[in-house]
Amino acid sequence: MRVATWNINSLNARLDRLLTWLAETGPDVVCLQETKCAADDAPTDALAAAGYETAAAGTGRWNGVAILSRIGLESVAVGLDDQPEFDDAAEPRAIGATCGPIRLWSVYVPNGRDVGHRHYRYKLDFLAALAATVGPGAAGAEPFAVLGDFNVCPTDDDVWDLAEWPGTTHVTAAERDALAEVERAGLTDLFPRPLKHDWPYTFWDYRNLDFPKNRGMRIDLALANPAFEAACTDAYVDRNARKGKGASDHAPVVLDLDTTDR
DNA sequence: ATGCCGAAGTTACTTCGA
Repeated sequence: MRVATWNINSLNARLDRLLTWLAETGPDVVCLQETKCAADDAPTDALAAAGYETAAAGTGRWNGVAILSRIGLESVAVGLDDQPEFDDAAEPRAIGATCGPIRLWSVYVPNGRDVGHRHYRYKLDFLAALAATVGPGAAGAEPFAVLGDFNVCPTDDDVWDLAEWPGTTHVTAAERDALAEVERAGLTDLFPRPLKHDWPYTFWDYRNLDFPKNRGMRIDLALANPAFEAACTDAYVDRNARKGKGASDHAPVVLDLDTTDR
């Protein structure tokens, strides 16, 4: 089976591209982030026509997460245990579901904005809540993974030029420690292969020719428990989906699994 | 070639993203 995660930067604005990509790539399950639409405005009919059920959480303007599946979509959970709020609102940044033999979370970790900003504290608190929420699933015998836009570069190699990010978010020790705490729940970062160049970046800013110049960051991750990792036969970043007019600024991460013994 | 930012709500401009 094939699983993917993609920060799509508006589900409705990207719908035609998504449908084309689904037909070409054939994932069984897709975790989406930054859907930027209310749950009621999700294009569920068009996705159903393409063979996918949709579970979505969103409020309309920013954020928003969803899971698409053509192999079943059950036990949907919205939000983390004790998820922190921002401006007194519980933002739609996490949704979980069981799809066939696997359980997944699609997460959109807060950006953080600037070190010391209250959004940065919110980001660290969100990652702590994520670690606590996924602990039982990570420790279970069934394949389990947390996929999404973590807004953290796990290592210095995961940003095209660290010197371009002096004292900024995404690369601080505190953020990496908070990400490591999620992994300490029993999850491994499934490192994907790039389709071109030497590093699997997943995000390139729209500005400054960053994509053609390959000035990217690896911030979209798939964290898997041992059963999921054992089933994984391939992982790659589909940078082709970042090309052309009307692309998201993120590329999908695609994972292939062999679950025939389950 | 992959090409100089894009989306959405608050419909002219602001806010957000990383």
